[in-house]
Amino acid sequence: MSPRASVSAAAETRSGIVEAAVNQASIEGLESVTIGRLAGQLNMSKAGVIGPFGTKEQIQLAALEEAIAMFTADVWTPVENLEPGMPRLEATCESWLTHLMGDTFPGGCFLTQSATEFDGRPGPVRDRVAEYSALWERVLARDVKIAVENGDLPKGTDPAQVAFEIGSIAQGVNQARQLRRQKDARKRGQMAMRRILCVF
Amino acid sequence: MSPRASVSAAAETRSGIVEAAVNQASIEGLESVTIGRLAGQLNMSKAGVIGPFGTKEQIQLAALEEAIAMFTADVWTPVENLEPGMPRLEATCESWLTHLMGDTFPGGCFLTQSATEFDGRPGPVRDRVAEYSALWERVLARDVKIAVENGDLPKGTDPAQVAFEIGSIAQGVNQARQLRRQKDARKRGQMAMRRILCVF
DNA sequence: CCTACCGATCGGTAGG
DNA sequence: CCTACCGATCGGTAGG
Repeated sequence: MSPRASVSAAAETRSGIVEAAVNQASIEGLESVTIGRLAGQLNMSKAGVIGPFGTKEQIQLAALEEAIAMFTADVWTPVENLEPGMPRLEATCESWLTHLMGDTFPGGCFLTQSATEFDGRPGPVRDRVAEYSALWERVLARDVKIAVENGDLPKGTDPAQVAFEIGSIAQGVNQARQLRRQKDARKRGQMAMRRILCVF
Repeated sequence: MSPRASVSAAAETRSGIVEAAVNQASIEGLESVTIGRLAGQLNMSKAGVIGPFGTKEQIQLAALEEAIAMFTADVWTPVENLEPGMPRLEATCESWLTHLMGDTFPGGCFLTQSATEFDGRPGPVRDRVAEYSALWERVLARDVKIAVENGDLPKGTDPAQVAFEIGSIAQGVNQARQLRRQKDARKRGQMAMRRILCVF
């Protein structure tokens, strides 16, 4: 094999491990990902699984980054070129609800899961989850601010407050769907988000 | 020792184990509770820890029941004799926020933690979490219904929708406090709940 | 409630 | 990427 082929083969191996880790973590949590089970699932040795990463924590971090990329692709990418402000904000809520009701992650919202799992476990995984949570809230707040400036939301509206409320509703939708298996989870979320955005 | 004394001693042993399990689970999750760590923490043998319960799952269920009792004592008991409808509903929101900002559970809301941890793990723990989540939402919805009947909330308001929104905000407050360490978590939640309850 | 023990699995390493 | 292995820990049991 040429060096080029072996580099790309290594990248494929790595991404296969990450994909399997994302799926395991989505259902049982990032802490429940084990090297042995990944190896069994991928028909590899444990040494082959841990090799490209070094430690289990690095596998967790790689899975988290992949999950963030998948969330971004589902929720943000489809709307990023829409008109900033209320139009893009409403579209973001819709794509977020679609993401939450879809099957990107078999076990439900990866970030919500990781947030509760790691909020009491100091370390780089926790830090990264908190960072992305803050980043995503800023993305929402930015469009809220523009919507206020355009007069689409009442003067004096606090963008961070609205972003907080929308994010909370997303967590509620996730719980309604994943824990309670409520068929009206999307509608509940949609009504709540519309009320927050004064769309009636 | 008389039989009576030994019965009460057994009950004390059991409740000590449950208390330690609640604390471990609050920080790291119910799945991360291990018999060996409980034994070490309580200066007991593993056999002594598992004995009163039989299996780890029974310890998890006992810890969950205790956590539910603690939640109820914090949030519901102080308000249950208030006037049904809007007065009790507002007081419930306040006691809930106080609970979320307090130190009853060192790792944050036990129910939210257990919900994300077990929503993808079939079994009695998951079932009990879902049951209590549904029960608590009905408790909220009951006062919403009365508030609507009394004219304290707009005609046509869907009690289940309002209960869903309040519960979602509670999840948001928990994440803001536990993951993001936001100092304004309580105020964010309070503003959101007041808006949901049309209190302005 | 204890000691002593079971097989299984954990994260990870040595050496190739 | 593999085999073979390390010490630690897992849930749980036998026997007292």
